[in-house]
Amino acid sequence: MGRWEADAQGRLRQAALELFTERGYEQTTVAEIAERAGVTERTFFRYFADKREVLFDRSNALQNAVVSSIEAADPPQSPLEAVVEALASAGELLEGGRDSSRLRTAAIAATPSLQERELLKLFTLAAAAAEALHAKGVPDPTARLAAESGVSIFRVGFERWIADDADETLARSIRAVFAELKALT
Amino acid sequence: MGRWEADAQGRLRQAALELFTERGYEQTTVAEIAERAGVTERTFFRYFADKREVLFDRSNALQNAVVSSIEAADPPQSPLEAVVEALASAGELLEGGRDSSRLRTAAIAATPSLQERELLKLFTLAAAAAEALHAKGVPDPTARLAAESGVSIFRVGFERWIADDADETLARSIRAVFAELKALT
DNA sequence: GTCTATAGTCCGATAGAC
DNA sequence: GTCTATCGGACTATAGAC
Repeated sequence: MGRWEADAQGRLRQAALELFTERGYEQTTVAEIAERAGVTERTFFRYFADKREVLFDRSNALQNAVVSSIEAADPPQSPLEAVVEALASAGELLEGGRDSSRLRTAAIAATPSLQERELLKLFTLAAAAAEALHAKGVPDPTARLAAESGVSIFRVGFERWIADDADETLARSIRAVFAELKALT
Repeated sequence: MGRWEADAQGRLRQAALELFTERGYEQTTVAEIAERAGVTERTFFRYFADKREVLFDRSNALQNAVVSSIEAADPPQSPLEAVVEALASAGELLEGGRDSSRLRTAAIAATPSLQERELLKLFTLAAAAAEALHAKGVPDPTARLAAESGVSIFRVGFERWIADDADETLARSIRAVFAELKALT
């Protein structure tokens, strides 16, 4: 549309992931990201509240999908099953992007301040899932612990999916971790 | 001893907690904390890696106590029981400081960047607990999920202890949440 | 102990779409 | 004219380098 190239936000996201991969998060300045995306530093901060957020702005979509899925779930399931199933199906949002998920995960693993942001996003996701369970009549602290356990299972399943060579899907990895856990307890 | 007042680190911790309570974390500069503690800004960064860390440097002691406790635990317990028991007994390090725990918790709850740091500390604690379980023969992902569930229980128990008016101990709050959960599942 | 780079904020200006 | 996206420059505090 007109004077500027479209999708400045998407270009910033892409430029950031490339630069973080090439030279590391801390060795990359916001000015460099903006330059590669063809905008100014000021524009970067219009789209992202801070430098870290450029890697995390999709978490909100994931959270919305999880909450909707829990709300729509059939009651007979256990709370933990409902959360795990919601995470597995919402994870489809990430399918297809396994390569960029790998780059993103590598950048986060290498940088403590990015780990912090990731944990906050996952904690917020767990809190939203707990709230959705609560609205369906699951009492506290069961709702919270089911939500946090579900997110732990998601995290382990995600790591395995990333590490896996074969064409395993994220949803199947998550369900496999859950099944493994049930078998052991 | 001698030329300087003793325990500059403790004075910095105390000054920071006071200032964060009085005017909020973001409205407090490191220079102001250092001034109230009677040292220079430079000295602050000698003791704490960054501004946030002034509220978190005791987490390491807690982590060490938890790991030791898991290592010493009797094998017949379930992994989750071992983790919960380790957290409940290590929590004695925090008993007695319920008032400052309240101030600290309020500051963290009001400030996203402090929440991030807290989550990283708890995640690191969970990873260390998982490693200790692993060393005792508990396989992954059971060890990790037991550790993360235990930390979730700790968190809920800690919140209740903080909110409680009566003279409940932290250890008892944690065990109560665990018992409540077992009864419900 | 000083000096400097970078993150992040604030106010305002400008260019185009409608 | 209004609305939205971009840009410019000055400014403070954190944090690390020298």
